[in-house]
Amino acid sequence: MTQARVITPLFEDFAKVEHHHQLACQSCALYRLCLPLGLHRDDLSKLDQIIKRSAGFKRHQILFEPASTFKTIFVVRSGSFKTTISAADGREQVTSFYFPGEFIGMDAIYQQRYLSTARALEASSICELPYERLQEFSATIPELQNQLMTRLSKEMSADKNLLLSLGKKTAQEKLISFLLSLSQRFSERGYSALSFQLTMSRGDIANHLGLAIETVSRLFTQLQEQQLLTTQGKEVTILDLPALKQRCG
Amino acid sequence: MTQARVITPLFEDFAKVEHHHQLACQSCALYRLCLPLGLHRDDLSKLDQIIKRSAGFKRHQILFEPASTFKTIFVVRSGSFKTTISAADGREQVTSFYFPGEFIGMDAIYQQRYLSTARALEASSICELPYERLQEFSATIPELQNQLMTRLSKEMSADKNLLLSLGKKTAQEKLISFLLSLSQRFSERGYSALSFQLTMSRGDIANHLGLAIETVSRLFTQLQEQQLLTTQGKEVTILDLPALKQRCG
DNA sequence: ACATTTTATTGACCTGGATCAATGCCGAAA
DNA sequence: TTTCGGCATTGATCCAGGTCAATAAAATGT
Repeated sequence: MTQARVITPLFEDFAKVEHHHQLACQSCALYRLCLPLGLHRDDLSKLDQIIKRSAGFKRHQILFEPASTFKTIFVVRSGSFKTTISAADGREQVTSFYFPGEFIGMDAIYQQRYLSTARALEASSICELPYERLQEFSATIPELQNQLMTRLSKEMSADKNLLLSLGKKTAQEKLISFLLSLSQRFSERGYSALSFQLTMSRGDIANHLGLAIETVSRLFTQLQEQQLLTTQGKEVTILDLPALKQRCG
Repeated sequence: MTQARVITPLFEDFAKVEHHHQLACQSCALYRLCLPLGLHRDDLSKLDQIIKRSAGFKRHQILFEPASTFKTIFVVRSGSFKTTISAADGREQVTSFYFPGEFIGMDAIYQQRYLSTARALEASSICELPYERLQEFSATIPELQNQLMTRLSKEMSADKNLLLSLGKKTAQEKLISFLLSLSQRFSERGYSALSFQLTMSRGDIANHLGLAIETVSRLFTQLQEQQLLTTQGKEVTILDLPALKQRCG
C-alpha cells in the first residue's frame, strides 16, 4: 500500500490523457518509449494527425476479438491489457500482457484479422494507429518503417523467450522469469524495478505460464519463505534480485 | 518408401538451384511462396541483384548463432532448418522449423543480433537478404515493405499458436497439431498433405513440443493403433485427416 | 456498513508425462 | 557384409505439478 502511493503519480500522468484526447505525441509522457521516437519534428506532426486517442477502457472491456477485422494497431497509453488465444474447444492461453508504450495487434497484419482477444486489465486508454495510413507514411519516413519492424521483432523475441519458459522451465523458473520481465518493463517506464503492482490476477499469471492457479499461489508462498520477495495481494516487492536472476534458468 | 519417390522430383527442382546460384527469382520454383510475390518486373530485378544465393549447407551445419551480428535475413531455398534458443544453463528449446520459402532470423531485427541458433536439418540451401539494403528498397517499393511486415506477423502468429499448444494442450494434441501444421505447409509447397518425410528427429519434435522423446515415440505408436496414421521411420502417412483435426484441440 | 461475489491460499491426493533402463533398428563407414 | 554409433521403441517406475475441496480474504455492489 505504501508502494501504491509511490506509483500513483505517474499513473495519473497517463490518466490525464483521457481528458486531453488530442494531446500531441511530443508532449506525451510515453514519448521516449513509443513509436514516434527518432522521428523528425514535421514527420511527427503528420503522424500525430492520423493517431486517434481513444476514450478510456474499463477493466475487462474488450479492445478487439478474433471476429473483428484488422484496421488498427493499438498502443497502450495508460493501464494494461492482456491478449488471449483460444483453442477450438474454448481453452484459452494468455499470450501476452501489454503496458504503456507497447503495441497490441501486430499479429493481425498477416491474415488481416485479429488472432486473439485483447482485454483491459484495469481502467486503461490507448492510441489507435490506422495500419494503412501507417504504411503510406512509412514509404516516406524510413525511420517509421524501421520502428514498426523493430516492434514486431521485439514482440517475436519475447514470444520465443516465453516458448523457452513454457517448454523447458520448472514452475518456479517460469514464475521468476515472468516477474523479472515485469520488473524490467516497469523500470523502463520509470517505476521501481523492485516493487510493483501486478495488474493481472493469479489466474492470468498461471494461465500465461501454463500452470495451475494453486501452483502460482504456492510458489509465491515458497519464494517468500526463501526471503526472495514479499507479496501483499497484488503488490510484489523483490528482496533479492541477484538470487532471483540466478534461479530463472 | 513409395512416397519418397513421389516427393523426390520437387526436391530435385530445389536442389538444382545449388548449381545455378544466381538463378533469378522470376524463374525460381519458390516464386509464388517467396518474398518477390507481387513485385513489379523491374523492382524484382533490382531485388534480384542484392540477393546472394548461398552454397549448400550440410546436415547439422550452423547458419547463425547468437554470437554472430545480424546483417541478413535468410530464406530457405531447399531443405530445412531448425532454430533453438538457449537458457543460461544450456537447456535448449527448438522454437521453429523452416521449409523452402520461409524466412529465418527475423527475430534479430530488434537488438540487431540473432537470438537463436539456426541449424540445417538436411542438405539445404538458402538465399541471403541483406537487411539494410532491403530497408532501403522498401522505401521505394511499398509492396516489399508490406511483404516483410506480413512475414514477421505470420511467424508471430505461428509462435502464438505454439504457445497455445505448449501451455494448454495434452501431449497427443500437441503432436497432432504439429503434424497438421507440417501437412499444411507441405501441401502449400506442392507436396502431398497426407504423406511426407519428417526431416527432423524425434528428439527435435519432442523438444519443440515440450515433451520427452519417449512420449513422442509412444504417441506415434498410439496414433497408429487408433488407425489415424502410419509411420515408417521418418515417413508419416495420415490415414484419417478429419479425425486428427478433431483431436488437435 | 453490510452482503455477495470473486480471487487467493492451503491441504490432501492423484495422474500425465518424465525419467531410468533395456533392447531393437537402420544407415554410414570400412 | 559386417560393424558401429546414433535413433527409435517399449516397459517399469517416479514425481512435479494438476485436481479437488475447504477456507479465507479481497473486491464490488447496494
